[in-house]
Amino acid sequence: MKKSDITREKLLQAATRAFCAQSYSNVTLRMIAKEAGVDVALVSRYFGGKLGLFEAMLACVFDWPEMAASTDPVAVAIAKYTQPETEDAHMSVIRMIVVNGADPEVGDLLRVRLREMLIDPMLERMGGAEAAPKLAMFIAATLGAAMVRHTLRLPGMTDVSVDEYGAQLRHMLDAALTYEQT
Amino acid sequence: MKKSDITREKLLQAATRAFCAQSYSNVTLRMIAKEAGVDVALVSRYFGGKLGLFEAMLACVFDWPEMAASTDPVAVAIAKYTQPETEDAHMSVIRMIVVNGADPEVGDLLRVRLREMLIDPMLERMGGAEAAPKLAMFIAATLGAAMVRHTLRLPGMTDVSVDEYGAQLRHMLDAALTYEQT
DNA sequence: AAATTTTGTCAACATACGTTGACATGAGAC
DNA sequence: GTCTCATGTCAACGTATGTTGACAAAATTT
Repeated sequence: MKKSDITREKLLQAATRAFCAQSYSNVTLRMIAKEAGVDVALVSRYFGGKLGLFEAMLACVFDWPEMAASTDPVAVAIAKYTQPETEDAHMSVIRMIVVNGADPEVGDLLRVRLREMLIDPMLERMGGAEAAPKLAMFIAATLGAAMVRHTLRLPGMTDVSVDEYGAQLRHMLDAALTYEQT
Repeated sequence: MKKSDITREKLLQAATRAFCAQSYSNVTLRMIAKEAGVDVALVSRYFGGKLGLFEAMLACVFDWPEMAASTDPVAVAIAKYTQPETEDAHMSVIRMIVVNGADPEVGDLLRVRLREMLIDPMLERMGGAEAAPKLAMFIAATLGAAMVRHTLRLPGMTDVSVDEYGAQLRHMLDAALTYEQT
């Protein structure tokens, strides 16, 4: 492994942490570089600029083979999202999607990559006419719960154990998956 | 009505539109002033600065007496959120909450005001030990659905009529309200 | 050992932001 | 009409951002 690849990796990991916590516009390259212990100018050298770093981070985060390849991707998601040990990691990705999806500078890019790398493969595997609304509602529940628990921090969902939160989430997800279009 | 009140009002409305579309950090005072047809400097004069304008906008948006005073506020919310004519207005508020709740500069302020003006009064009216988790899940569903439909724009929830979207939302909300803590 | 490529450092740039203060313009009171 | 206060306009400020290019240091090759 070349030395430049190490710096690239350090930058990518710092960028992932940063973009999962705050939106693209709120994150500065100097913040990322500082946390990575690397000079700011190297971002432009190795990733071609801020946008390139963001895109590299997207490709890294959305690369989730076990999800895209599963015949029942929703079950995989349920397993991951309601597992105490992996909660934080997956929820921070959710946060990243929500926060940056609303950012005018990278929103479109995020939507395109999200569909290409996760949504469309999942829909293909699930099959059936009801797949799209079910998956949409599934994601809505996952997303909303994550926002309420981690960002809004409302009573009843924040001041609760991970297990209880998992039960709440499951309840919503079951409802999403039993939906029948009228 | 004094002339300065008119300018104040124009600024407040432009700010509401802006902060409902993008986060605090992404919105610039020059954007708001331009849309209001007013000089930038007047923001600092009349609201004491950007943060003051944001706070005034919060107080305006969260002032929702019929919601806070109802004995069954959730029913009020369901009625509002699934009503085609009022969908956009209410959903833009949802968007504002999500987007700015994740902003490090105004997130805490937003959380405090949200609880003071909406959540806590609703919980008091609802009563019962199960009120908090039920309301939290209710909001999670509302929030998640709005994000998926308007921000992420996923197939199955975006390419669908307002009525069908209302049906999906209702289905999730019913699930949220029937939750029984273990 | 010398030459060459890779990798890192530093200073500067153009730009955009929020904020401030001085000044001009308007309307209402005496 | 004149004075006074409210209202609006404008230019400038300090600061922070992303990006660039020149240069130094280190590693690799010849």
